[in-house]
Amino acid sequence: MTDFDESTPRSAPKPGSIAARAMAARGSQSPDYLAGLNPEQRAAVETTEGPVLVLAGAGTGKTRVLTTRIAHIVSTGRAWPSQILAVTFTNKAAREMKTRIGLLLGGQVEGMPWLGTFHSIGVKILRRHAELVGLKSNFTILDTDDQIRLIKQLIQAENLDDKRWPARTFANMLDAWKNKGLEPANIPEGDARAFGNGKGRELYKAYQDRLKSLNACDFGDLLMHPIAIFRAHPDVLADYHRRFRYILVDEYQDTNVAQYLWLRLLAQRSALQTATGGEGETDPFDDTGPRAIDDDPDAHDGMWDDEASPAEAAEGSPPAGSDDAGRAVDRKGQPPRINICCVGDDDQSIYGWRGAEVDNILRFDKDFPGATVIRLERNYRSTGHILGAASHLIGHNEDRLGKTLFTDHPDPDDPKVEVNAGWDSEEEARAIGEAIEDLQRREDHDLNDMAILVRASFQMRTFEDRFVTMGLNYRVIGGPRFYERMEIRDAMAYFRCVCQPADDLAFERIVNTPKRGLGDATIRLLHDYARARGVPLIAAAMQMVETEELKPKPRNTLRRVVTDFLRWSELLPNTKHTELAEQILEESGYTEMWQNDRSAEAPGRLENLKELIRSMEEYESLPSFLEHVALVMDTEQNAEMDAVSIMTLHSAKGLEFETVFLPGWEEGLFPHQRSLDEGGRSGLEEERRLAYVGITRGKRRVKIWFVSNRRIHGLWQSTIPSRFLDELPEAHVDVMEANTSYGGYGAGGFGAYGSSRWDGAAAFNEGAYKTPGWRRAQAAKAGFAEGGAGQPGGRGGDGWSGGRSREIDYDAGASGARAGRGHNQPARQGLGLHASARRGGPREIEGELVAKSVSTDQSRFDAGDRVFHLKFGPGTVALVDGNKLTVDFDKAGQKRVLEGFVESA
DNA sequence: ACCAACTTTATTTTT
DNA sequence: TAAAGTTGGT
Repeated sequence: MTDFDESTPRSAPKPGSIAARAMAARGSQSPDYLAGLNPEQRAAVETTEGPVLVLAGAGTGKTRVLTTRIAHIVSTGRAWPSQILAVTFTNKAAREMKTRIGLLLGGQVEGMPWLGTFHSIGVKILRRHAELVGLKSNFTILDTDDQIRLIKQLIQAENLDDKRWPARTFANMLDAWKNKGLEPANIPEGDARAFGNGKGRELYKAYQDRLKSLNACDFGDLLMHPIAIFRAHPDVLADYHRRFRYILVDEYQDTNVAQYLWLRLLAQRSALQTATGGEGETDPFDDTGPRAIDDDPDAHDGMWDDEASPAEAAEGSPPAGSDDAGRAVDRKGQPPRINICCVGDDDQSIYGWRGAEVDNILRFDKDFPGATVIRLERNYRSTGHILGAASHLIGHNEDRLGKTLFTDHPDPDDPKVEVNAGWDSEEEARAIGEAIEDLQRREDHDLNDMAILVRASFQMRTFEDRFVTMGLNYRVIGGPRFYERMEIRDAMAYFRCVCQPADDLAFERIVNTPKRGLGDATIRLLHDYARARGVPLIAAAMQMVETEELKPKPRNTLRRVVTDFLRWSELLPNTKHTELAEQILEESGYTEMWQNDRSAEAPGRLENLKELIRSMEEYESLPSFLEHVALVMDTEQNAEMDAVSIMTLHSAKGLEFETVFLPGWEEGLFPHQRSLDEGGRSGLEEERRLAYVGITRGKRRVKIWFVSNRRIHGLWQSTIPSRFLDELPEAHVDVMEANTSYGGYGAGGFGAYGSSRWDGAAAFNEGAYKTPGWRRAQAAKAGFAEGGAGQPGGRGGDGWSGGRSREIDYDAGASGARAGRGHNQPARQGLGLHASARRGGPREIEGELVAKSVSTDQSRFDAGDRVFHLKFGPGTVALVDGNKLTVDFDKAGQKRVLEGFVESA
């Protein structure tokens, strides 16, 4: 592929300039930025008019199409950058688009003001029209923490038991409703009744009222409020209609109903035909609000200063070359066509559980009649084998539009997708660790180009443990984020109180942090006082300390707090914000609190606070910093050191790596049992898409693993291979045979069973004791006495620093030679290993150390019996509890196991 | 108001 | 198992 940077002229023609127009009119000679696009990509870029759906498979140049399209629109004079609405889901995606457009347009055009996440654009709109939904333009945005505390108060206010009705649960329900665009009046009756003794709807209303009185909104409201405004105020909506000549949406398959409604309103409802997708009487598409959104551009003008497109604004006459295809911008009075371009991939829709509606993308052409649908199937990322495997797998899904990825460069020498079997998760981690070192040593493979993608984050731990003992650099991506840390939130709460004296939630958070002796009782009184007078807590506190209503001790403490805040507020306008922030943390005693804390995390927290102040440098004021943080809960992280990435499949979407390891392909884990239970067939399909996303992250090598034993919730479960393995095409897959002995028993294994360890275990499950696998397992018994089931080194290294990832850095080359390197060879078998008869739920085979109660249920074993266990070998029964045995194993120590998994010996 | 013992509950995550 | 949340005692 040609690089943009090289093919793009140093300085793009100024939009609207003669040069730009000339360029647009050039016709046959295409501008440089189009060079290097394949025909489909080019069509996606050049079809600027009318609704367009670009189905962009993994690795087909989706972002390139989006950015080039914007550059095209701008440099052909179709619109100013400020007339283009471009929405993404994540800040990261928005950032990337901004930089890439900057490169394309040669930096001559100011950054696009309407390129951002749904939420950040939502805030922008809402700040403009806040009063239309009863807010002030300086409203605050609650984070989940505040939200939950607020809900808890409401639940208590309703005299409900806040244990029976957890605030968190209600927060989730709220989120789901708002994702669907449902206001209190529209929520399904069943939902309303399901919470708080049928008070669901009342609570929702009370919650919204409370937000309004706090001049606050939650994330969902950033979409809900604009929708409400657009519906109730056609004049406002019409302004946006005139402004946004082109709309672009990234990752359209991830849009939820609210986002869909929001987009549909902006893209002009009146031109849309049908509204499908809602279920039942609470159809979100058919509720309140003015339906007719007929544009009436003459009713109001002057809101935007640049309503004409560059071409129109260009001096002189109407744009030259009126034959110039599809100039969308009509004269005033005629509603423009819908120039909406949605880019997405139905096969990568993995956020259904979060409210995403794959349906949005599946029915695009019904929503936007006459839509042009363009498929991008030419993949520039992966080998033919990887694409073949991924395509075949995803072919098992029914709900899809259907695409098949292909590559122009199939190479017979490319490695096939590998499937490996392991005994348990520790062996899996060990073998993957060895494979990584192998690649590093033999192929000079950068660790940065390798990733381990897991289904659930608990799987990460085994890898961390293993890599720590190996001294292998790794990086965990995801997990707790910087701005979600307690100390950061506390500090932010202080800042919020200073900038927003009405921010009660922030105030409540820190009145007694550090501990000042202002307990529940005092706060309750303060609350009542504030409520009675209808003033914010800080204001109430100010008044209250002048009265006799509080006992002298808390009164004086509270007075101190209040005067502190007053002082800081006065300093706000004239003090450098970073200095003020430091001063606040210092004078409030917050820093001191952590300095006096003797716990292990305290130094890290202080470090994080420093980092917080440091990151404030980039902003010009405290308020602007707060605004940023509310929406961008993300910090950039250093990619400097060479390290293997460990992350979930979800967070891997959009990334690519030379080599990808996919462990844990077992029924119950992947596909996850819960998806199956709760989502049925569509749940399974989403899991399959997740598998597809995983495989398509790999550029050259994809190595899949499954194990026969995994510890879940502290219990060992016997597992069977994922059905997805059966769905891989033999032609593109190698089934590997583990041939390792791991340098002896001490390393944790107890000898090699060969390729069929897992099928031995599976056979065991089904009671089919006569299979070859079982016989091998029996044979292994004999050799067991010599072996041991010791554990490899323990967990160490907790010195990871802030940010949204933790990293462990070892000196390069610290990992010396180890005994027993693993060698994998293709097995003789094909993929027919996983007979469907072996499928079934995972079974519990072993448990915790000590039984809690002894029941009198009969068991075929008694204390003192000698038994044999497939994983732990021979042992003596110490305790019988129903069907659970506590066994002292000769080599593995005392374990609790289900009796079905031991044999009399 | 604070800490220790007990119980509960364990996907996926952005804004 | 292990982390988080809750209860009950000081």
